[in-house]
Amino acid sequence: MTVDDDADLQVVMRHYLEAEGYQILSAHSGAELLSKLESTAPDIILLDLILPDNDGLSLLGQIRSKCSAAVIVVSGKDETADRIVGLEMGADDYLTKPFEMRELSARIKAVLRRTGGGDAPANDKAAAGNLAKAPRLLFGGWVLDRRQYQLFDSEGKPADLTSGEFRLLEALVSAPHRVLSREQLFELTRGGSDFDSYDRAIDIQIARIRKKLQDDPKNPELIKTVRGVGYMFTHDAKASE
Amino acid sequence: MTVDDDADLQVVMRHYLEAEGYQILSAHSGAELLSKLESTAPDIILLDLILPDNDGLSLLGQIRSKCSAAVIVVSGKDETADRIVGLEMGADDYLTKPFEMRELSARIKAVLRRTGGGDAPANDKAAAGNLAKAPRLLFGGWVLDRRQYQLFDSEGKPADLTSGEFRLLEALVSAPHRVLSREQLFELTRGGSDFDSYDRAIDIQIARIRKKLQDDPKNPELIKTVRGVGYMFTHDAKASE
DNA sequence: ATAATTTGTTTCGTTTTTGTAACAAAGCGC
DNA sequence: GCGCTTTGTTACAAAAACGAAACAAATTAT
Repeated sequence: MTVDDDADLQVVMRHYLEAEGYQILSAHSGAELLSKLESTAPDIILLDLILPDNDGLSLLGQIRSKCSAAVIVVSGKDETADRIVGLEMGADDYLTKPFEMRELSARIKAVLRRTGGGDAPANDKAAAGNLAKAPRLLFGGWVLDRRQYQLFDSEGKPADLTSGEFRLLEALVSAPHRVLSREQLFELTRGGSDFDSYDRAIDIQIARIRKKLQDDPKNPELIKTVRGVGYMFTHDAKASE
Repeated sequence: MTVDDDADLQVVMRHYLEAEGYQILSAHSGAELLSKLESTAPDIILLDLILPDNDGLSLLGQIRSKCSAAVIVVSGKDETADRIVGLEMGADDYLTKPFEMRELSARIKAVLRRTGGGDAPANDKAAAGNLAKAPRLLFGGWVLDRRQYQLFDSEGKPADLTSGEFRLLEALVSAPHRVLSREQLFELTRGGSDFDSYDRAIDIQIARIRKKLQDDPKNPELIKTVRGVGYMFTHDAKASE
């Protein structure tokens, strides 16, 4: 996917890369790019940092939260500082205009070689990214609302979670189908490193959450105990506004 | 590993990168580099194309045949043609002297990010590296899911492995076609060093896993006993998301 | 300062996992 | 084929882990 407001360059790049066998999608603005990322998962993105509607670097961050495509920044600015910041922000390579098509091609190949391009990332990863940030998470008839720091049932009635309980449930729901150890849960919800492996505090909080959600530990619909390891949220969760 | 005949640059790079936490090996010629690759497996090689005894580009080919370390070419020549050829010959990135250490650092990080740097030495180990980290391992109709800490059959039904059984099977599947002694398996799954060579615990766990997977020790499809040594996972395994 | 709420600790019971011991079966060497 | 060693199986015991409840301590609200 090429993202550049210079239409001539886009045409040239498209022709050259298509002749090499690549399948090209184009976008002319950051908004168009982000919109296309909702429905497609490119292996690699060629990104111009100077776009009409977006600061390219913050766009880089947004791309990163939506997909794990490799990113080659294509820029008219040849300052070392820009190159460094771009790479530090997550770009996989940096190419300065004007450049030869053959160099672009070689860099694309080098990057894809290393990412095993074609492993279009993951709905999984993208989904996880969304879950980590969305204002609301929906699951099994419940709405976990980060803004209100509370969980609501299907009729909007609050489950009356304490802040500690909310944080613990949030951590689990944000990583559905993934076992989290008690230590991980401790650090996710409280930070610091005072976890003692004989500590039962997480277990107690889990029990309290289960009681409020009417989830039976023996036939769990939401929170499953993985004996000797920790707990896992078993239900699918959806991000929502 | 840094490969450069410029001793001053090597010292500067070493200090800078060591301060960032990297472990550095140095070589001052192609021959020295190739010799060191016989006994060590770096994650990344910083290679000057102008060496006293070797045409850097053909050296690149030799490196490629010996290990799968990422390679950043560091060169005093700033001609596009050289950059292109270097990348086409297999380099992962190309940096022109003089450069800022911060840019070098950013590029190293970008390359390692892509390669998952850390244990990518020999071809064999590269494959093992993938198996060691992938969220899912596929074999013989089974899916071993590290996130869920469980094994599932082709219909998605869990094999109900205990966490101990899961860890033991994970250790075996991560190193297919390799015999692991009981002591190795003990250490891989439990850590510590309380292994007693008369201990039968691993044998019992293997038996329990076999039973759940319906693998007959006399005609094993998955786990083979190597008498007097240990056990080996006999089936190919594939990494998956 | 007092009351209410939240969180942690402790104890006990239950369940699950793992280990032990004994015997059987398989493999290997002579 | 025999004897010895190693591994597999099974039943039971021991250990570990987790859920529930009660009480205590800490924190927050009035």
